[in-house]
Amino acid sequence: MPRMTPAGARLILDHVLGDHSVPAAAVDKLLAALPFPSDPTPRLRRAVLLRRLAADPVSESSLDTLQLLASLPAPASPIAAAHIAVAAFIAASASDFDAAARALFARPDGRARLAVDEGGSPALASDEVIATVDQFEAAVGNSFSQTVLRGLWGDRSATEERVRELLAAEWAAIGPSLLVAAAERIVGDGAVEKWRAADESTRAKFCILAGEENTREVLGKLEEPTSSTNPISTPAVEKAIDALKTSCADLHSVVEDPLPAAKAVADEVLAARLEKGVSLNAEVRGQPTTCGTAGPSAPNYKDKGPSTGKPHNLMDWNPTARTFQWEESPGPESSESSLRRPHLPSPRRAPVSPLPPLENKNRRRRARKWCLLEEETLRQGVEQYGSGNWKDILNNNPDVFIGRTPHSPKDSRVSVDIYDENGVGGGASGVSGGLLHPYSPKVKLLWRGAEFWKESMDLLRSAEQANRTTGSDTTNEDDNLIWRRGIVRPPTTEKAADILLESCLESCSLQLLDSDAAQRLIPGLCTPFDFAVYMPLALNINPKKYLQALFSACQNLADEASSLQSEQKEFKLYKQHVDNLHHLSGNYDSVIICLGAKARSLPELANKLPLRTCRGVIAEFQLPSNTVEEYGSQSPSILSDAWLAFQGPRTVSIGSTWQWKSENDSSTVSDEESLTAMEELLPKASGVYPRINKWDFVGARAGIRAMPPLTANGSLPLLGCLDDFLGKKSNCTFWLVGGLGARGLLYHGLVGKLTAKAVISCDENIIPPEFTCWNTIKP
DNA sequence: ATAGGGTTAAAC
DNA sequence: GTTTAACCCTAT
Repeated sequence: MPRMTPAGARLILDHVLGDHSVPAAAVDKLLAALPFPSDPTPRLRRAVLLRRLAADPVSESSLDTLQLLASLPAPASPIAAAHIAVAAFIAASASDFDAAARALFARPDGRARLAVDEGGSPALASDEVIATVDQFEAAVGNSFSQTVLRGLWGDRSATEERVRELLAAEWAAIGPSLLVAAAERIVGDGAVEKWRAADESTRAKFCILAGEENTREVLGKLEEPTSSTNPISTPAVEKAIDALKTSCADLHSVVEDPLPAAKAVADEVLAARLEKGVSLNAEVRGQPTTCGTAGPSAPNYKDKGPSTGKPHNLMDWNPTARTFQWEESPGPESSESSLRRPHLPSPRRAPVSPLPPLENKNRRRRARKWCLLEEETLRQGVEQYGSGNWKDILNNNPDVFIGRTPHSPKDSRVSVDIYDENGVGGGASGVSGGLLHPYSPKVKLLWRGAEFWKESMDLLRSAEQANRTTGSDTTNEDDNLIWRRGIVRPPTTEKAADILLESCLESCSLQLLDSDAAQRLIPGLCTPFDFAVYMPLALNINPKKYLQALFSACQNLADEASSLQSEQKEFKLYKQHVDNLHHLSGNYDSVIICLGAKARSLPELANKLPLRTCRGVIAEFQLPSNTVEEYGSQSPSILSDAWLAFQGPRTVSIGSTWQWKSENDSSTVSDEESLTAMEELLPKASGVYPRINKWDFVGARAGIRAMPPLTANGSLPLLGCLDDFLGKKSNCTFWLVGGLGARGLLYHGLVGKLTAKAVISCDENIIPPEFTCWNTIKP
């Protein structure tokens, strides 16, 4: 039996695999029977990828398939959504989120990031996709972000749905096969010209392909002198297509028995011409001998068509071909066999490059409540970037605003129930932009977007004012004003406030002042809405002196202990460089890591701690020498929007600015940076202490602080034992004291005491879980 | 691109 | 049944 030529196989595969209705089982058999072409057509490539994707929609390898698909010309538009969904699912469902997310999304080599970035496929990229990639990257080591991302992307069936949507769009846009395109040329518009130009053997093949009826029609027009100006009637073309469908159905029957040589060669010749894009008639005319190779198998049709009465199809002249049942097990509709047979898609119904038919317009995203962290970060963002710059705020907090669009903050409306029907002190009715909720049974105000913070603050103040002036102290404030939800709330929860208070009591260097005491002590103090005043002793101390003091303290403690007990105690201060934790493990029972932002420089901890770095600039001011009036003798410091740490009666340090993700750990500050810092700090400082304008700026310095994640309990330091975290490898137990952020002065006493107790008793549970929960592996 | 008005429908 | 995030449309 003559063998199938590669070009013939190429044409058949192009046609059959690109037909979505041909089932996978049949395709498998066809692929097994035919040699796969070394130069598959774009349609064939696409079809193979689509079938591979359909068989395995959500996996590592489907990610490859999607990326390959994106590299083909004109991928369907849902591909970006499908690609990011698969990549995100892989990370979100991985047992080791950090490793998976890093491999996929981290700069510069993350697999999905590469595909989506500058050098990757434009079809896979969009602002939303980039945002998601950034979110995953930022979520490494951040359990909050991971939880949100798992909820958003961890659903396999939803991911599969995205892939199915892509498949549907791709199949709809795949366009006609080469065979169909050829058929269209033979019986479609301009057919008459082609037939006229064709030589005899070519025309014979046209007769076969077009079928008897169409042949008669085309030939009839050929004979009319004016026929060339009249297009072939549409019904005629439709009939031709129908005839071709029948023929192609038979063509599909080559599954087990390769197509006979005659047919193959005929197709091959035809395809070769079409493939080159060269005018069919010109080439065929130029090479009549090539057509001759098909001669033996081609019946000697006359121009008038075959002599048999029934319409011809390819089966008629190939007795060796066998039909093949596509469906192994007939389905319910199998009685309608013609529907289930492979059919030729009409080129008219499947245009080559249509717009994707179903854009996921109607799919609403799952509603997710704004959590405290998002609200707090949004509030900070408004401070930092200004209200309205939602895009900046979102883009700079990818680990917090997950699945939010730049519209969402402005769309987020906050309701406040005012139980007092008259409004609260007139403040409520005076608020602009309020809307009446259609369902509301009582007075209700809704705010949204930009002005919420200011307005809600004003409202709260006026409510308090009203309360004070009317002297209605006896009434419960909560009866008048209930904040159901919103940004206006204590900066930390009650629990966190307790911890803070405890911290202050533990830290001998701190002292909290109440509002009245502060006003008495601080000349010109404007009472802010909430503030704390503390007296730091350790601030601004030269690090070398600090270490010296620490050493002396240890010495004193040792001496004291030795004199009280018979046993001799020894304390030693080593100053040495440590490359990694392993370095220390042999010599100690326990090691407490207190490296601040530098904790990340340890290889064992790099990228594992949920810390965000933030550069801060601190400015120092002094009273001019000619100023007589000094700051109060007790020099209380002020903790407010900015903090003012007074160092005696004539010197103050003011901090701090917030430059997130800064890599600049230099303590020196350029003139430009200090100017910017001043513009940021002075308004805040003068907000509580207007007299600051009488002080002179004398210099600025900066540092990197390591900020812990903001939790429902506020920003709490990261404490606890690292054994589980590191995977215990030695007898030495490592402990962490980190993430104190700017509140080190508040927390150091408490966290030092707690950690010391825990280390000595080898019991992490001595430390409150609020401090250690960052370390627990969440399911 | 954001604001501002309003509606829809999911979640509670 | 209410509440509220998401969505829609239009003006600037």
